[in-house]
Parts: sequence; structure tokens; C-alpha cells
Amino acid sequence: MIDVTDRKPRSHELTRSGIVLTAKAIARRDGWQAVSIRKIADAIQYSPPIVYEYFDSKDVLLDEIRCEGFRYLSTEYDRVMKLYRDPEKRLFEISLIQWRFATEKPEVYQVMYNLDGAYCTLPISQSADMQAVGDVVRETIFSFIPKAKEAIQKLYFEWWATSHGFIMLALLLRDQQPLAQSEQVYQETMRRFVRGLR
Amino acid sequence: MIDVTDRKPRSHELTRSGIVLTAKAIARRDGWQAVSIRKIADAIQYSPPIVYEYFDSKDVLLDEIRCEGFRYLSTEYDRVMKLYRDPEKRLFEISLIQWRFATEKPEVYQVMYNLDGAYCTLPISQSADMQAVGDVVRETIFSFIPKAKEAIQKLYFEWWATSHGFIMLALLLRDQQPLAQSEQVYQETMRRFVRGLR
DNA sequence: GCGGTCAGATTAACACCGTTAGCTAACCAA
DNA sequence: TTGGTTAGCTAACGGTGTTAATCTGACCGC
Repeated sequence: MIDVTDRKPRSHELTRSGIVLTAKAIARRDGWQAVSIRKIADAIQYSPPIVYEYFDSKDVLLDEIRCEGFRYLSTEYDRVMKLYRDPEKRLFEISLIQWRFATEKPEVYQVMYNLDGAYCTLPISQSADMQAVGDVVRETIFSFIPKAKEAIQKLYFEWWATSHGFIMLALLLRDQQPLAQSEQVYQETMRRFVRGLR
Repeated sequence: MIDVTDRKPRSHELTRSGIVLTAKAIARRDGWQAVSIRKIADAIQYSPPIVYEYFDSKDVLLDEIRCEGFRYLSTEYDRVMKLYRDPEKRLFEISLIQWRFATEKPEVYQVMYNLDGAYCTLPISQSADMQAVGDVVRETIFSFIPKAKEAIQKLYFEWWATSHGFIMLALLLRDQQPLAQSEQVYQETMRRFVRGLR
């Protein structure tokens, strides 16, 4: 039973962001498998169908959070680009952001790559937000290794795979190997990767 | 309604492996999200509770498939160890097995790492089967880089992260970048990694 | 033949899930 | 007072993992 009396009136935008925040909060606490439309509705003190006024489906809600994650990365990358001029420094700092993001907002990282029970069926490939992230990294690589488009794409693929692989494995083995130790190996590897580009 | 007349009598072992095979078949066709106890029971022509005679829960069933995957890798690694004596060749061939396994049995690879809707809550860390896989790789690395235990563990971590990262990303981007092309980059990278150990 | 036992398998239920159809109650213009 | 619009709800459908209770039928001693 919903008690309407203690439900504060909120704007459309506030309710919408409330849904997103609640979904992430539940995912962070209990994992994505525990996130349900009913629990979200409960938390924002509405009935389940209201959620569908804001998102056509659970899939679309997850996709929103996913894109939000890529957009966040994009702005962080831009910040680095403005802060440093040295391409080598740039790519290394971008690598550090990747680690920081994955460890500080694991629930977002999970839904971005469909990890640990998070599952969004919408294709990630066509996402313009993900493409934008790639553009910044490719541009950075190009700025000190001006090669053909295919070569840049290959280097980007290698950078991404290395970064993502280390992060994923570090999170997977975090109860065997302390995160701080994995982070050290990560930084070492990414520094070596960046240096190897020269 | 279940028609008992056309259900063939099977041994305990045969029914058990039937459950595992059916789960993998559904996962391969429609993804792990589509795998349900009822669908498995339907396929093996039994009622749902029968599945619980063989596996305490869906989680345990997934864990079995996961461990089976690690055991398969283990035997394949052993095969390579017997086939080649050169440590460099050994580690490279093991890397190739990793790729082949992930692309030929994606549904098993997914459940091993909780990817794409596959979700097993049982901790993977304590799995002896996973440990066995690691032992073979660590041993291989040690055989031509005899270093301290921590250094070997670090190299193993790097090898695993690199291999897994490339494979994951290749599968993720397979509709943008053909798998054959990604495989080439993978082989190149793993060869470089192995060479870099000298 | 008859009653009892036991294992194998089933049905039916519980509490969830995503999603949707349809209702209610409040408001506002005419 | 109507009529219409709108926000929000309840209730339902078909699905999920899981379990308690029940049924079925074969076997065995008498």
C-alpha cells in the first residue's frame, strides 16, 4: 500500500533522475540481479507502471545508465586533454581515469560491459556516446603517432583491451589479490603501453 | 502435460549430463538470460523438481558448467605441455587455446566470467579447477623465467588480463570488427607478450 | 488376492519478476 | 453540471526459482 501523504511533489526531471539514482543505488548495494522495477517504484514511492512513463522498458533504463557512464568518461577525458599537452601524459592519465571510474562506480562499469548480472540487450555498438569516448582516445593516439586510420584503430583496440582486461581481472580476483596491488600492476602496464607507442 | 510414453529410460548419469547439455544448448541459442529450470525440464522431458534432484540450485548448475570449462582448459593445456618442450611455444599455444575456446564455446566462456547475462553467485576464487588452470600457466612461465613466486604471479596476472581483455573486447565489437581481424591482433599481441618475457 | 512400503515423479503453490490493460479520482473549461 | 483530460493506481498475464505435498506404480510378505 502506498501512502500518498508523505510523498513529496517532484518535477518530471527529478522523478526521472530519482529512478536512475535508485537503480544504481540498489545495484551498488545488492548487485544488478537485485534491481527490479517494483523495488525502484517502492523506493521512489510510486507504483511500478509509473516507471514506464519515464522508460519504455528496463532495458532502456539500463541503456540510459550505460550511456551516462560513457558520457561521464568523455567529459573526464576532455578535462585531461585540456590539462595536459603531452600526448604520452594524456593517454596515461586517461588510463588512470578508466581505473578510477571502474573502482569508484563499479555498478556503472558493470552495466556498460554487461558484467556480473547486469544485462542490457540493446546493442552497445551503435551508441554514439561510446563512439565519442573512442574518438577522444583515437585522437590522442593519433596526436603522437600519426598513422593511417586502420593502424590507429588497431592501437586503440589494443589500449582498450589491455585497460579493460586488467580492470576486469583485478575486480574478479579482488578477494585474492588486494586492489591496491593490482592497481600498481595496472599503472605499470599502461605506462609501458604508452611508452611503447613512441 | 508430460507424455511419459515417449520418454526413454536413462541412467542417473545420463540424465544429469542431459541437464548440463540442455542448459548449454539453450544458452548458446538464446543467451543465458533465456535459460530457466522449466525450459531445461521440458527439454529433458521431466518436471522441474527433478532438476533439483541433480543440482541443489540453478547456481550450482552454473557452477558445474563453469568448473567443467576450467577442467576442459586444463586438459587442453596439458596436451600442449606434452606436445611442445619450448616454453615460449608452450605459452603461445596456450594463448591460442584460450581464443579458440572462447570463440567455439562462447556460452561456457560467458558463465566462467559472468558475462552477457550469465550470472553465477558462487565465488569463483575458491574453485580448485580454476586454480589448476593457473598452476599450469604459472609453471610454464616459471620454466623459462625462474623468478620469485610473486614475480611469477604478476606475470601470470598480466598474461591472463591481456588474453582475457582482447578476447572480451573482440566478442563485444564483433559486429563492428570481424572476428578474424581481431584474432590476428590477438595472436600478434600474445606473441609479443611471450617474446617480451625473455 | 491383499495390504503395506518405498522410490520416482508430479502437481500445486509461494513469492517474486517485467509489463500492460483498464479503472479511479481529481482537476479544469464550458 | 457536465465533459474531458490527466495522474496514478490496482489487478492481471505469463514468466521465474524453489519447495511442500501428493500421487503413482512397482515390489514384497502374507
